[in-house]
Amino acid sequence: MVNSRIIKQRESLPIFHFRQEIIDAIKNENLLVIIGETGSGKTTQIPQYILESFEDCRLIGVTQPRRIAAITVANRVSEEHGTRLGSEVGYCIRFDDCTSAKTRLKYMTDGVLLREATLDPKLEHYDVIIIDEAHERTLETDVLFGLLKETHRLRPELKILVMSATLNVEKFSDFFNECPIFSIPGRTYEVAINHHRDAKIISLKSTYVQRAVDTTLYIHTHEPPGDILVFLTGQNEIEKSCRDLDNQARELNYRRDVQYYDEVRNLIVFPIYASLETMEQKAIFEDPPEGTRKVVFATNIAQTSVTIPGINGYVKQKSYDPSTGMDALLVVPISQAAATQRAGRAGRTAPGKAFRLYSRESFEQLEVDTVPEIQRSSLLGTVLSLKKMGIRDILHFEFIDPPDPMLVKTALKQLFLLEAIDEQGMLTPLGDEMCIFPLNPFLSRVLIASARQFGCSREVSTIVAMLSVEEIFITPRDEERLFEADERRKVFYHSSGDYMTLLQVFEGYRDSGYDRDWCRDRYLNHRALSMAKNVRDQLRELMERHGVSIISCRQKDNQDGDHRKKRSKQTYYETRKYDFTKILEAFSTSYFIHLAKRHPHRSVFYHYASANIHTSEMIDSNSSLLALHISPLSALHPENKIVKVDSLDWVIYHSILYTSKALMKVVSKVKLEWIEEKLKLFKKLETVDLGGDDNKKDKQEKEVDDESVDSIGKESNYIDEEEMKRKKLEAIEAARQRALNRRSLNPDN
DNA sequence: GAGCACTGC
Repeated sequence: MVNSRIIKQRESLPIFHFRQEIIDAIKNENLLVIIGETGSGKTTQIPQYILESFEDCRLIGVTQPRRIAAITVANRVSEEHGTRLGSEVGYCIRFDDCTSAKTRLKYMTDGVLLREATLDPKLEHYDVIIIDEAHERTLETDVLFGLLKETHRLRPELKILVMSATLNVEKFSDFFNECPIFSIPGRTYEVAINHHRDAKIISLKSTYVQRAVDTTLYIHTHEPPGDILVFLTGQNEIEKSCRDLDNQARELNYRRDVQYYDEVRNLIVFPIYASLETMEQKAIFEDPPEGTRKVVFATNIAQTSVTIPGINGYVKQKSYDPSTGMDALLVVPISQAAATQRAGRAGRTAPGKAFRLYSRESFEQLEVDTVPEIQRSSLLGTVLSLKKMGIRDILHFEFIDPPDPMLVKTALKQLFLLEAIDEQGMLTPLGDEMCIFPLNPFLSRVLIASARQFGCSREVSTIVAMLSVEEIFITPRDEERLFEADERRKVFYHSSGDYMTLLQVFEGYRDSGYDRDWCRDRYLNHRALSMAKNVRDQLRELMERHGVSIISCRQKDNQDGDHRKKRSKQTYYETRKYDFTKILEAFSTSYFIHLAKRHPHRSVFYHYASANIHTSEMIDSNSSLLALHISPLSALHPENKIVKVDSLDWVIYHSILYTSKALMKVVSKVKLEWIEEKLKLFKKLETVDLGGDDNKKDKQEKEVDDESVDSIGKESNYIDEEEMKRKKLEAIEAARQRALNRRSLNPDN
């Protein structure tokens, strides 16, 4: 069944020369690190070698950071293995389990294995676990490392392989009891790297978009044929660069301006970023006409996820990478490792060149490695999972790179506020139930409350699904369509705010028969909505299976036919009568943590008690660090005139987006009386020990922070507009600095 | 009053 062509292909891979050595190493060692460059064939071949030479091996699990990788690799391997996908070789990702009782080799996302480990920490079904692409250091892989070390103690016979592309793998080996490292020589092409003569990375901040375009044009006019890939940080920059380059390239006189005008006669520019329509994403894979140079402006998506064929010649290298703090998305310099990886994209199919917009000196000053995700994420869900697995002392859990204890403590405190853990830090029955759902714990809590207390879990499961997917509303780039999108969106706005708005969007989508064109006409992201439908279905299935009842708060007096007729009116959607108070009360059970109060005379809001929940002083003094604004996409934004600003006293928000100011995304009007009781939990926080260290240090840090705090109570603070503006900027900068500082914290000190 | 990199259960 396996034809000779496939056998030849497999034998021509560089890794094939080491087949027997690899098999021997795996036979002899139960902990092993394997290092091999992308393209060495380790992901597809090593699991097959094991399958072929360990006959009594029941099941091999191989993790990948991305869904698409798990699917494509499993496809490839099942073909090489000569079996149907899903029989002996299969894959398992969320919403798509393509395995069977026969499956012996299972590719999966690291998140899937992590969830399996939550239910069975010993991973009894498996004889071999392979953590692939370990160098990417996703949050999930890092947690798996800690768990697997424990599993190794419980089940020393389980074979654990860590596969990585980085040269810096001693860390993995050291972590796993100084286990041996097996190195596979790679096959990549030479990449010549050009640095800018003197540009400091720090000085690029404001000008790098312009410089990127200039450099691209220079390369186009001075270098031989070959495509160009440019790394930028976001959608805005990419769209602007595309426009600018396109305009400038139009003015070129090829015979006069372009050195290789015989071979380079035209230029075609593409953007690529994740939120781009799938069709537009595909465009970059097409071959350009003869003599046309292809330029792609990309986000990080091109660094790891997408290999663009034909980008084999000339690559320009960009200098910034976004990185998240707790809530904020920050633009920060990339690490040396990431810069090298980016440059490596130029050598995938032929020799290439990389142009860095910064000097060699600047390169050497960059952080050597990217800070692992676990040290710059909210650990709320992670800590809940670990608690569920019975790990009590989270602060001393064996992480390969321990997160800042502050992150762990914050997570514990939030879990206490959500009533998922008790005063001793033990998982409560409610916390145990929250683990049923693959959701952020805030949303799990809301979903359970909507079923148990408020009788609206049918609607809440829909809203929760909508909140679990990417941005629903599309914002076009050109002004005319932007205006149109703003207008179309208004149909969905609900006077109580955005949770209800999201429900109305989904119901419209459902009524359309889940129609793609319906979405396009209304500037709604079809990919996001269809994902939301998937998530909603999965949630309801889990609810049914675990006895969480699905109850609707829809009032029955309204017949479907009635509001169909009113479709053209702006008020159409609000004719559906829900007892939406119930829905908002359900959301308040978690989001009282994100309660904000409006300034008495302005349309800005202040955290009541969210960002700094490690002290409750701010509740008493009614003060906060940051002025919060309502996002322009929100139904409650003053310009939308859905609701009068002075009728908004208290709101809850879903998340904060830091731009030039702090924006609240997904905002809803609430009544304080729904929340007052819950606020007492903040008081209680002060008296409990959840397993964190002493709070002394935090208190000191807090006092320093508080010097820039505004107090809502003191009217005089708001008189000087300039002063306000300055303080606002300072507060944003302070939040930014705190997030940046976490990057360099050494938890051992 | 003007927008968020990328994953994943």
